[in-house]
Amino acid sequence: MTYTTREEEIARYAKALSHPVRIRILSFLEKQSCCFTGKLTEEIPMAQSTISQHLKELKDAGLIQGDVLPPRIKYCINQKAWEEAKKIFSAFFEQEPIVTK
Amino acid sequence: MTYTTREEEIARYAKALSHPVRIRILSFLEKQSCCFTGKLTEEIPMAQSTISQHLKELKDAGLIQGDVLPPRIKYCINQKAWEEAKKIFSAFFEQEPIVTK
DNA sequence: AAAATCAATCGTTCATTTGCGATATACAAT
DNA sequence: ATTGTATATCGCAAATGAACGATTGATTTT
Repeated sequence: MTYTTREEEIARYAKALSHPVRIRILSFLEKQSCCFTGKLTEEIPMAQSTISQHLKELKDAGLIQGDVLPPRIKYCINQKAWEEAKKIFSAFFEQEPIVTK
Repeated sequence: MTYTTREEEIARYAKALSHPVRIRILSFLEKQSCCFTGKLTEEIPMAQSTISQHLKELKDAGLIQGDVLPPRIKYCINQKAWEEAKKIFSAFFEQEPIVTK
C-alpha cells in the first residue's frame, strides 16, 4: 500500500499541472468535455508521440481517463479526481497567513 | 519583455508547487506567517543547502520573499503572488466540463 | 487476407531537477 | 583582527523529464 502524505499529494497533482502542454490539454477537455487524441494533435503543434506521453502523465495522475472506442480513444476529465484536486488546492491556498508586524 | 501565455503562467506556479518539500515550506509559512531559514532546517530533515535551494525556487516563482535581518533571513509568503496563484488555480478548476452522454 | 487508421510504446538524445558537501559571503560578537 | 553564526552559492553525480522518429498493436475497411 502506498502511503502518501498531504504534501506529496498536492505536489503530485501540481507536477501533473506543471507543463504548459498539459494545461492546454486539460483546458481543452474542460471546454469540450471530451475529445479524441487526434483532435489534440491537430490543436497542439507537437509530435503525436509527445502528446500521447503527456496524456499518459495526466492519466497516471488520475486527472483524465480514456475510453477506448475503436479505433480511437476518447479522453475526458476524471470528474472525481478533478474535484479532489480542486478541493485540495483551494484548501491549500485558503488558509490565510496571520499577518504580524 | 517576457511574453507569457496563461498556460505557461499556471504551469509555472504548478511547477513551484510540484515538490513535497516546497509544499511543506509554504504550509509552514502559511501557519507561522513568517520564519527564518533555520527554523525550516530544523523542521525539515534535509541538508541546509537543499532547503536553501527550494527557498530560492519559491522566491524565483515569486511565492515567497525574504527580508534580510542580519545575520538571518526572514521568509514570508508574498501576499500578492499568493492571491494571484490562488485566483489562477481556482479559475482553472472552476469551469466545470459540460457533461455529454 | 491486405491495407489503412489511430494511438500507445520504445529507444534515444538532450535538458532540467534533486540532493549533497564544500565553500563563500555577510554580518555580529569578542 | 579573529571567531562564530546564518545562509547562499558552487560543483558535482544521479535521477527524472521532454521531445522526437520509428515501431508496434488493435481494429476497420477493402
